[in-house]
Amino acid sequence: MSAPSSEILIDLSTAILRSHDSCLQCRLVGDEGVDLHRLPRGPFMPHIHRTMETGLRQWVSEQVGVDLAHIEQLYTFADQGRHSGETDRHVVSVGYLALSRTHDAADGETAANNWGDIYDYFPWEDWRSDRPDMLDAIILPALDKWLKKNPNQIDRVRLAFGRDGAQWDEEFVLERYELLYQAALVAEAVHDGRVTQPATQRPLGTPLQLDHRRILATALGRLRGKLKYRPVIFDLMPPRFTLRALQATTELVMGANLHKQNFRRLVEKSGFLEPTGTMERARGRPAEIFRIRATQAAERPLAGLRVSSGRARPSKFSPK
Amino acid sequence: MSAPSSEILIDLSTAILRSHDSCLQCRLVGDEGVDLHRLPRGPFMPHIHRTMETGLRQWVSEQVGVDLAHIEQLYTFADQGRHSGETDRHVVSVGYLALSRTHDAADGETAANNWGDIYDYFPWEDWRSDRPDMLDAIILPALDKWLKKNPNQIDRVRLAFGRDGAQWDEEFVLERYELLYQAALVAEAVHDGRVTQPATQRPLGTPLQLDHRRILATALGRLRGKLKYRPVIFDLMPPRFTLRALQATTELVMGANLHKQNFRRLVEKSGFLEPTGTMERARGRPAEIFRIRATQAAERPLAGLRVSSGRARPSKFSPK
DNA sequence: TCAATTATGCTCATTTTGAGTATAAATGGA
DNA sequence: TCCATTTATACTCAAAATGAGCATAATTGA
Repeated sequence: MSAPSSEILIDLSTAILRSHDSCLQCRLVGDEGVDLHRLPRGPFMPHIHRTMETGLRQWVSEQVGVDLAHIEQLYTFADQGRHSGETDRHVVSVGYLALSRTHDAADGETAANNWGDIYDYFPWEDWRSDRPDMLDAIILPALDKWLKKNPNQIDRVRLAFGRDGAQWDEEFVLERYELLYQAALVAEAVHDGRVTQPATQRPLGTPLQLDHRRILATALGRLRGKLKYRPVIFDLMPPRFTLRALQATTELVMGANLHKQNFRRLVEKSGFLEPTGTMERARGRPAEIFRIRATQAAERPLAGLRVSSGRARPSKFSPK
Repeated sequence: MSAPSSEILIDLSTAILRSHDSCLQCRLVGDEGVDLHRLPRGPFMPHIHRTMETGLRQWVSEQVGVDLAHIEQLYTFADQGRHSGETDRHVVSVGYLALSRTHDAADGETAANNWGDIYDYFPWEDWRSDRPDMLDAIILPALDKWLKKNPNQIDRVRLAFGRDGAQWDEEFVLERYELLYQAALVAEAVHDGRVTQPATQRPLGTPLQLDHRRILATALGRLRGKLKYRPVIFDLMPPRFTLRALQATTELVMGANLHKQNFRRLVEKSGFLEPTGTMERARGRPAEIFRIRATQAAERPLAGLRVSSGRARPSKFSPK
């Protein structure tokens, strides 16, 4: 490796999400001979790419060939130390969120080069079947230990992890990941040379290359927030779908269960959908199939679905 | 000027806002011999600046010496053409929003190097004393003319400017500015060489250097949105203030009038404030002076003020 | 002392939300 | 065929939030 140069390299990385097989999936790339997966990425080349989005589209198209229904810039990260030994140039990382409706396998897909369940990377974020055990069993005790050496961080932990009367806010995905990183509870902290040993026997979640899990955390947090005020959820849906499917996708993103009847009411009132007249036949009573209403109505309110969480387990355990 | 290089220069620009003299002000810098004002800015120098925020703080401190209560990254712009002839390097512009409680003049302040009223730059965004006349008198007719040549843009205009049943959304500041830019209704379109003549006799609002008005538009839009779900408004307030002052600042940011009694109810319920016991004596009945409650409560809900607009003119014109 | 002004307290109808109960329409064995 | 099971859909109801306004309180200045 040569001496550090003062040149700046802008790296474009994209978290592409889709809803598939009852999972919120992210498109990952497996490089030969490299353990960790990564997001589709590539340098921004201003002579070739008119805008960064142009560049990103090119890299996505070359590396994973996925159709994107929605693209949105997330954040530009420029702190040192998260691109350990990658290049001699200073890397500034611009992260993007993209949503896809793709369901068929694209050209490049192999066992190692494929979609991954986002909650493998953030298992503590999935509250659909209740508050994850690992929070009380592993994470909070480990953070408490870390807080002994960093007592000034207590408020950050309280806020991010909803302790002492604070509410768990599902949007704080990045804040939680960053705390776990600083407390050396995720493997990236070791890769980046912050510490030599992880703070627990077993680092939390599946790591990714470079700062890609941080970008993924930003993506999930942003998507969870955006759902509430813009109709982006539809960019994860196929052309026609049942309300059940829409709710399932919303729950995947939010990492929480929703109250079925109220969700239906919400969606119906929003006017985003129109019935197709056809029915889906599956287990129980057939469900009506809907489609997204034409632009006019679909964009008018530009509101999202103010999802409010329901109970994890509906009727089964309710008192008679 | 030398031949274009492939090197990338990252420019950090900061829109610093404060509430002062019944105006929402932005700190601007006047360069000698240059007509247009600009935001405090400077290049990101990775060898010197550990993070971009470090760099930005340095430039702000050197150029305007303002204390910042809140900093937040807005967006990274990399499209060509908005940094006309500035340098031979490709400029990527990272915009930041900062809020300040400063009220005293800092060292560098002169007549030309000072704070400016944000609504001088976006007069169409200030609806406090009613819907701005210029919208129907100038902007919409001019956009209609532009739409004749660009009919596919009609939905963007409808959404951004709230036409045909669409609601005016105060958050769409950037979307509106970008439309005006593309339609050559603002002076920057001429500077950047998109057109040789503005599309109206008199370009709209006061222009700024480079893409700084775009960054300012992003800042205002982001702030307006954020107010609704995070308690950032307090970063524009002095240590103690009346509810009236808090409402006035909120109205400045939102560019709309609020219902006084309901605003009071909202703020009281939020629990962010506590009374100091002291009173402010001015024209009418003295107002209680509040302060922001200590972190514990102030950050607990982490909710903002769900401001809802009131009528522009309260009781005067109401029926007896 | 009174008009004007501003702050604060309360009411009230409407909407929205959260949490159910009830019913409908399928499937797949017994 | 009948029925338990499953899922969808319809409706109810209380609580909370919202939007709009009336009423009253405490000042200042003429």
